[in-house]
Amino acid sequence: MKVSRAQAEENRRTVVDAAGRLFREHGFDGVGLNELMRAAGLTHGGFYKQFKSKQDLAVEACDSLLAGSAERWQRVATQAGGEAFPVLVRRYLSAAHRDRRADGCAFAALGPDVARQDGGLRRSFEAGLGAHLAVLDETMHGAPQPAPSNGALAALSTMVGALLLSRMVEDDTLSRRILDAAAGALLDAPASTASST
Amino acid sequence: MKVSRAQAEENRRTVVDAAGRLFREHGFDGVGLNELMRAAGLTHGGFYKQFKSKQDLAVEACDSLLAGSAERWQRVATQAGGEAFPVLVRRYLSAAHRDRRADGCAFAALGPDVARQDGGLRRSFEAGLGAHLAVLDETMHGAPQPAPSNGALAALSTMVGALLLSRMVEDDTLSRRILDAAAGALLDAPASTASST
DNA sequence: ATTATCTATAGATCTATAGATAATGC
DNA sequence: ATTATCTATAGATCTATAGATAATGC
Repeated sequence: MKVSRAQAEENRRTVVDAAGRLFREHGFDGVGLNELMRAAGLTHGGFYKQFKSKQDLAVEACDSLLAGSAERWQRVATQAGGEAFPVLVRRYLSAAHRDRRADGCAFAALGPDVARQDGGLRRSFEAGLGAHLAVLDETMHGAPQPAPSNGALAALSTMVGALLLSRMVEDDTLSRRILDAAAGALLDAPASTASST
Repeated sequence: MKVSRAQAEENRRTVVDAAGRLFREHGFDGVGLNELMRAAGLTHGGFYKQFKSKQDLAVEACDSLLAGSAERWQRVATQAGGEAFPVLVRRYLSAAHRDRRADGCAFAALGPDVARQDGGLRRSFEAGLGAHLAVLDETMHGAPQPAPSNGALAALSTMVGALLLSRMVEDDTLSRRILDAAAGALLDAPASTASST
């Protein structure tokens, strides 16, 4: 029944990763410890040897997933060079992202749930928000900014809101129109404050 | 124990209203039938004489609250005349709205939860979305539009996203900056497609 | 007589804990 | 000997139902 320390560490990471996906897909209250542990091939009894509480796992899972997401943004931005901003925006506002909820943006998937929580989880999301804004700002201004710019704050708001609304409706045509309209507003028109340089 | 038919009807409406507020504040899974009925001064046993299921109540509550919200938008817009769009935007992107979650925008409070549901609830939100977009479009174009314009879709995305993010973070300064940046993007810069007239 | 609401409870599920088990690691 | 995981379960909570109760409405 016991496994090696390395295997135990890997099991733990598997649980954290599965939690990040399952929480985004079903919400924090939509997944039980049973399902969480089974997703890692374990039983629920061992949970508290690895985590202090379900809440604790949620914080660790969101820390991990938000850091990974920001890194992925950075990598995409670096590869896209001067076209980084439109590339990031179109990737985010795509039907593929809309339909891949378990792997997608945690702000759009869990934002309201997080707003109801207190303490650790909100701090985790606040840090994650800062990291994503930093990438966005660098793509908009060509250089790192000391603090999130108005342009980046507004752009991310548009992106998150459009993704949320596009997932909310059943009509696929309307859903795609929401994504395209948001992309158009961000890319076809000059951004309000991004033109400062 | 029994009450008059008029009283019963009023009790039912009280439950529906309380549900609209409690669901927005705590999420669909964050409120039980017990709390829901107690909020109307009743006990949970009588619930199923009035509603087919909790899900059924959720649909009725959201239908009611979204219709009320769209009506309020329309009233504000009519009173504000030519300044309707900036008035609606500033009202929506205010710290007061951010802090009054139980009475505030259902898209920002329940959007992701709704995206996980199926059937009635999503149709309810889709209809509510249409009603809000219609008001927004009339303020942006000066006349009713046959279908939601790109400008209205993008503007509402920005508003909902900014409200969601502003509620997610703990830092009040950052929270207000998000709201202000979104308002600035919508009001200081020419909207991408609203300049068609 | 009808029925809106109440008390009581069934059955499921969820978080957390206790103690057993068996493989690792010294 | 230590410990990662397992089986089993306690205690709370949640949706839904059953049957009793007492006031309305004919």
